[in-house]
Amino acid sequence: MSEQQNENGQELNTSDLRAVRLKKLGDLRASGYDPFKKNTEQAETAVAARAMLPAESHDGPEVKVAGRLMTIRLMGKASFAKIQDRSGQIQLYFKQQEIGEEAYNFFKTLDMGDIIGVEGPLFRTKTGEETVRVKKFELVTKTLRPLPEKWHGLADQEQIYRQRYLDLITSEESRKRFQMRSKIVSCIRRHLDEQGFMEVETPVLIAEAGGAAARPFITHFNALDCEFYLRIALELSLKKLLVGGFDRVYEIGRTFRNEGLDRRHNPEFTMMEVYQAYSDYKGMMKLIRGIVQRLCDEVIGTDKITRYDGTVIDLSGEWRVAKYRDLVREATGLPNWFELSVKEKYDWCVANGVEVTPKHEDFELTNAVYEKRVECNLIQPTFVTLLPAELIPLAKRCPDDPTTVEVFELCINGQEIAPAYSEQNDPLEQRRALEAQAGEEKQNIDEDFLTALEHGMPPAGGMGVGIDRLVILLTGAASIRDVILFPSMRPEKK
RNA sequence: GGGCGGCUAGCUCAACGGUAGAGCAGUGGCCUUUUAAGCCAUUGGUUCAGGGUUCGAAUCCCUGGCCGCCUACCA
Repeated sequence: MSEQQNENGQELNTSDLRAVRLKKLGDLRASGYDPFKKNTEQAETAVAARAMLPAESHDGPEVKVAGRLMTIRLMGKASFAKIQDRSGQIQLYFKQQEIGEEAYNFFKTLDMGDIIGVEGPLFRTKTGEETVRVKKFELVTKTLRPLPEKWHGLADQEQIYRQRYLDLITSEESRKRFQMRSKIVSCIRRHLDEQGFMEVETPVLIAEAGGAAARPFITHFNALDCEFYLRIALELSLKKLLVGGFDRVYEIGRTFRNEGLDRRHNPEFTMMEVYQAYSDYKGMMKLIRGIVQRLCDEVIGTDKITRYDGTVIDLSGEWRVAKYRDLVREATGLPNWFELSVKEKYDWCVANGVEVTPKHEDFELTNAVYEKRVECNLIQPTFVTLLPAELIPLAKRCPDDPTTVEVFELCINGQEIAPAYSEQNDPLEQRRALEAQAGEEKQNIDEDFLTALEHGMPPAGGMGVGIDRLVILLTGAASIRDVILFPSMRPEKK
């Protein structure tokens, strides 16, 4: 018999998995059992319960566990099953003789994915696995849709992102990666809090999107009837707090840039910015190395990270410090790079496949070489220092070479992980730099920020850390989409 | 934005111009320590959508949609 009758007397198509489950749900309710009203006790997690059975013992104490049914192996009058909770999985043994015929028949109607609670004593099977000998169980949530195929799991990238919950249920690797992300962020908070930093929250919706060069998302503020922007950086607000006397502040928050999306970029991403008064970019070097190495120690368990492609990144010890200009000279093989004319630099770029346009200014040509030939090759941790002043208007100039600024960009894994500056606190110099950068684009200068600087901002080191990229690095993930639970996607069309 | 690839059963995938299939899941049986349990039987399809070529299209062509990879801008 392949067809049954449902409660309306209509034929039930047994290949319509949802219809079959709806029928089971209807039958349950008809018998007075509402599986969505039930709750159950989870006295211990699956993994904790397994640990309660001593290594050499055959029998152990009673446990109460709850979770989602992940495998069912029915063998006549006895069955094995596994449930999964936030900690992992534990095996269950259902035996008709022990729970009675009625309960056993009920167990046989359960579907993969159903959420149940069970209790009973632990024992060890003949293959050595910790198992609950179920004495009582209850269905607490009936599922109407099936899980993805149990062996291959979800393979469709789109479904992994759109229905992340299915990915989390079926992929331990994915589950672990997001648990890791959470631990990374809380460890960073702990580290900064212990050093007297104060976590703050500054506006996401702002009238001027400053602090970085990027296209913002635009929105409309109805009550004020004007255009607002989603922030592209945290910098300006946080520096105002330095002026206000909170001289060790940080924020971990979402930032939005209306740009493309690829393996390294999601339009909304999590940025941490830290500002420490009476410090400078060298202080930030110590701070970031301390954070990363503590993460290795407390969260990752190793300071040798194996990337998705097998490359090993060594985060231990002191990190290489290299001057921007030396790296460019090295990458071009031209010790006299900076003595070349604009035309000669341009020609070299064209000849060597670095994409540039004739509009590029001198420093932009050099920076194109840096971005295409240097940054992506810095796999091992490297502080790149002394960048050209034109690139970074918000940093202080180096006293012994005013064409450069007191900054570093920490590059690891071929990506910029954290830029840091000795923050510019001369309001007059700051205005000049911002106006120079704005140039003909007539970008709005943030006057509020300049006013704040005129009230006096203490000398400070500041740093931005791309949390997503840091998580990519530490978890060895291949893409930013693998460390963001719900990455930006085009809406599905109906 | 540009280039390449993908879209077939609930899931993972075959079939590449000639009757749309397998494994898992489901359904009905057998099975009291299994490990992707096993065995027997069985259900399940607008082959992404729309046009076209053809006696005949999942397959070839065109248009569109979505996704992935590479590439460009930003971190």
